[in-house]
Amino acid sequence: MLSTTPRHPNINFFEQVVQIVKLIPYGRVTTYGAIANCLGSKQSARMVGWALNHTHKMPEVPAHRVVNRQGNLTGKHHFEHTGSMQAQLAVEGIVVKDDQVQDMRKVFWDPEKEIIKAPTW
DNA sequence: ATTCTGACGTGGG
DNA sequence: CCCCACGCCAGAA
Repeated sequence: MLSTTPRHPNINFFEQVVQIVKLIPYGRVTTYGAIANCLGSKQSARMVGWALNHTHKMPEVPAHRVVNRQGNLTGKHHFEHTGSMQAQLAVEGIVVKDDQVQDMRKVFWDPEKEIIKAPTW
């Protein structure tokens, strides 16, 4: 098989990212890497960002609760108004200083630990 | 077809 | 602390 093999589109990946993000509790945040890791593609954190970029028209997807490993609001420029990401987090009681979530240790929600994976059958 | 750029993360110097 | 290379892979140029 050559590299041009038409692998089936990763609609699945996208859907799974959406699923997880929708599960992030109010007032908590998670990271791109944590989500990727939860999906079994630990090194595909960038793809998580790619997926989130396609959720702009999905109000049910709290994309503002996804930050990078350091708690940095790296995706803020992709929201309607600059600062809106921080604003939404603030509403939930998450403190952001210098585009960085404070107390990551406390507000971090790890999908791997919280999600009970369904049996494979 | 090839190159480059990301809403990333890890590892090495 | 800073800088860089790599792996990941979709899209744009």
